[in-house]
Amino acid sequence: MDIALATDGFSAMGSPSRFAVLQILVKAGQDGLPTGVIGERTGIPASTLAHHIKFLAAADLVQQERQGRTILCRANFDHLEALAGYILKECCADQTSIKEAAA
Amino acid sequence: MDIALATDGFSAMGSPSRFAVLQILVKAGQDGLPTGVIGERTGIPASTLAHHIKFLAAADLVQQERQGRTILCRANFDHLEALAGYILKECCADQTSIKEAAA
DNA sequence: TCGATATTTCTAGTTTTATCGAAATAAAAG
DNA sequence: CTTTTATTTCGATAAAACTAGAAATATCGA
Repeated sequence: MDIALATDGFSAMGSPSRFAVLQILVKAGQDGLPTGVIGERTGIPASTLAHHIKFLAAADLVQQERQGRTILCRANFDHLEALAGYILKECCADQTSIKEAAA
Repeated sequence: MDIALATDGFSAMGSPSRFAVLQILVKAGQDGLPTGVIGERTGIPASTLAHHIKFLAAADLVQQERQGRTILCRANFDHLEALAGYILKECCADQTSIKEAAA
C-alpha cells in the first residue's frame, strides 16, 4: 500500500456526500447500484454526484461498469479492507517498552 | 459513531502531511511524541505543523497534553480503531442474495 | 431517425484548505 | 527579570474542492 494511495482513499472518504455514497454501495454489496439510484437515495444532483463518484473511482474505492443506459457502481471491498487495516498497521512499532526503557 | 465524526476523521487522514504525522504517532504508541520531534522527523515547518496537529486533534485522532515547555502528542487509538471498523461496518446489509432474488 | 432516459463534461461561483513567515504566548533556565 | 526554547496564533496568498445548471454524450425504444 502506497502512502499516496492511502491518503487518496481517506481523502475520498472524508467528504460527507461521498461517504454517504460509499456507505450505500458498501451496504449494497457485490450487486452494486446504478448511479441514478444513488442519486435518488442521497438527493445529490446528477452533476455533483458524477463528480463525487469520479473522485471515489480515482481513489479506487468504487468501480463503474456500463450496463446499457445505466452505469453500475460497486464498492471495491478489497481496497476498502486494505485501507481499514492500514490505519493501525504499524501500531507501536517504535514504542519504547517500559522494560526496554528501564534497561 | 456519528457520520460527521467519521468524515472528519477520514478527512483529517486524507492529507499526506497529516497522515505522515499520524503514522509517526501510531508507531510511537502510548508514549506519544512532542511536537518538536514530529517536526524534525517530517520536516514540516512549525506553523504548518501546528495547523495540521490542530486539525488532527479537532477530529479526535490525536490528543495534546502540555508537559512543561513541550506538548506531548498521542494518537487516539480507540477512535482510530473505531474508524477502521466503521468503513465496512454495514457491509452488504442491503445485498439481495442470489437465493433471495431467485425466490 | 427521433425522442426519451441515464450519465458525464463543461463552466463558473463560492467556500475550504494548505502553506509558512512573523509576531505572540508559555514555561523553564540563568 | 531577561533570555532561551517550544509551540501557537495571525495574516496573507495560492491552490484545491464543492456545488450545480447547462450542454454534450451514450443507449435504448418506437
